[in-house]
Amino acid sequence: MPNDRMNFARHRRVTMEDVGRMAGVSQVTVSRALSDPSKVSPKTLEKIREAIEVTGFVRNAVAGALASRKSRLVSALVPSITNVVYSSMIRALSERLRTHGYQILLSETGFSQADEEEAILAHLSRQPDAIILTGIHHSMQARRRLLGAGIPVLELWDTTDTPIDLCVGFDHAGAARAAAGFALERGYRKAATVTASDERARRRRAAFADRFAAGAVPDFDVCGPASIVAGREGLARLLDSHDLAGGIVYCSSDIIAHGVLIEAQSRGIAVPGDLAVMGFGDQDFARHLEPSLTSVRIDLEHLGQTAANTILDRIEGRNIAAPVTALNFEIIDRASV
Amino acid sequence: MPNDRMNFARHRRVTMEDVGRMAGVSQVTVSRALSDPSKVSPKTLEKIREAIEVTGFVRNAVAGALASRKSRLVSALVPSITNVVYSSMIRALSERLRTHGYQILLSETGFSQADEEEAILAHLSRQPDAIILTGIHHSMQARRRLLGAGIPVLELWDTTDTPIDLCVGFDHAGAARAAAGFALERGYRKAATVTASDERARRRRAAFADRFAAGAVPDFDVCGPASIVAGREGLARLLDSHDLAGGIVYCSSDIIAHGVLIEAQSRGIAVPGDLAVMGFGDQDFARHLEPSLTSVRIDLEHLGQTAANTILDRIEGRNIAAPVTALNFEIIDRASV
DNA sequence: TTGTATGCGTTATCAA
DNA sequence: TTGATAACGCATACAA
Repeated sequence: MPNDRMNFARHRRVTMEDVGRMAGVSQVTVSRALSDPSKVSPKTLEKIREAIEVTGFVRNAVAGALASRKSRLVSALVPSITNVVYSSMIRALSERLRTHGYQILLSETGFSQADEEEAILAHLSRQPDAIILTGIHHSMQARRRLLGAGIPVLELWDTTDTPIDLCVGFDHAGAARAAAGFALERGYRKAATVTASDERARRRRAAFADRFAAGAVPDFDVCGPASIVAGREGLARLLDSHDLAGGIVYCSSDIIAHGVLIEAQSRGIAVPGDLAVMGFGDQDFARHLEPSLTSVRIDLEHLGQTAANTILDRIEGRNIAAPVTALNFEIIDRASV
Repeated sequence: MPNDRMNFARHRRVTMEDVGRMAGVSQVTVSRALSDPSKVSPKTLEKIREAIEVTGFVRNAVAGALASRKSRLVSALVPSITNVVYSSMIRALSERLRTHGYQILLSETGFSQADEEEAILAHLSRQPDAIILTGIHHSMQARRRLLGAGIPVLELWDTTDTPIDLCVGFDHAGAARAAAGFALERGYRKAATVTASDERARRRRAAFADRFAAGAVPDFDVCGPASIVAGREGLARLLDSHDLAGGIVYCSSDIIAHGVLIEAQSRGIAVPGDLAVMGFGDQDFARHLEPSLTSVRIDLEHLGQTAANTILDRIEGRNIAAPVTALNFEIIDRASV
């Protein structure tokens, strides 16, 4: 296809005006036919349908949004789109919202507040009908802008008593304490942790250590996102300086636990005989590892759906029972502990 | 925060008009100050900056898009947003586009053409400046709409001689043939495959089998997306009916290969002693498995960046050297073969 | 350097 | 059931 075949600059869009002309009605009638067909007679409806078919008309949602002050766009900001924890939530969320005619404008914020501020501004300029943020820590500037936008704001993944507006998440510290309690109950008295560079992960690690042995738990911070190699290195470094025999390693995510498992295997350390391993998140693969991984189950689908429902309730003016929803977690007892 | 505190319905937006009034200039001058500050005197620039600060003005990109007929929005459709293969490409793509002021409107199409058609329509209604699709198989209806939109269209991930407009991808069949050649060179004469339900994956599997032994290669189709459990089951089922000793298993993705590795380990099958395993994609974790996984490297970052550059060239009216770009792949020789 | 007038393609409000 | 008219908030062309 030659380059000059497409001339994008001078492209005449088909408008409702055009459709109306062809169908012998006014532009307004076309608009009505699309948004509320019951207000248009069957005969003209058919003529309009035909004209749309022939012209290949596609409604201009930009003009519609400007006129109605409703964009049917919900923006969502996540730290990372390649992290399946976030993308699973977003998938559930967007699927639910799509059935109600909303599209998602998704951006990655990295883990920095400056990036988030910039992303928030870019998103707000698109006039979304609501905005979803990951986590509960946002700069004052960001909060001000969010409040100023006058749209529903939902903080996802975490919980707080002082949400900007709405909040759907779970109690990270509580989940980690539960994990520690589980380990203690199983008789473990020695523990170590491998933690990714994520504020929530660090908070969980702190809660785990606190509950387990008032903080006397060595930690390896992977200084980066969770990965298998991070888990392998974590265990390797911990073993350099500590005797973990008969203990348990609590990991900030299943993927890190997976790395720990691989490192243990390559060193001939029996799991759970010599060392127990616990993950977090209970991703699909956790139950299919060898040994299968004990983990803390978070229902990401449910989180995403609940967030979508909450947002929809707000947008469509229904009453919100409580602005903050804390979802449950569950310890999944498998072979690695 | 009580429910009635936020009244979203009656919210007065701050406009350029307001900013101008406060700064003692007209709306147009505010517009200019934002889009081309060099055309406004430093003194008024400062007054406008201040007024923006005070009012918390956020520019309305919807109105801007309507007026200028440029949305600075690029839409992207991928089969799955939780699949790291696609999300990695999109991350690279959107990062590059963002530096040029473009945002990405991302949607999941599932693997069905009907879903894709619907998604295309929804996206086109937002008046994107370009649209990116995954793969090269699209319904006639979809192609018609795309052409009718009069914007650049880029097909990503695959290659073809007959693109709708632009295309950036790699030769799937060629990559699979190279993998088969590699296995043959290593002396393997027996092979089996485990394949995910993805059109490209099936095409690669066919090319592998064809090159390896003119098709005499047993296959397990996992009937679903790639996952560790799919790989485990794949190997298990293949072993039920075939003697694979001394052979090689070619998997449609690293994640499936990972499952095959785990199943082999749990059965006491030595890799590569009793059975060799080969993945596809060379994801991060491939080198850190035990044994490390031989795979076919696809540079997803590069794919995403190249797509972004191609789109930018088109949008900004530069000449495109060739509408189709085929990127390279590379066999990564590790311990599992 | 700044301002006026006009249009972008819809929806909302009336009136017929 | 239909249509005329006026927003919506900004960018562009042109004038001053």
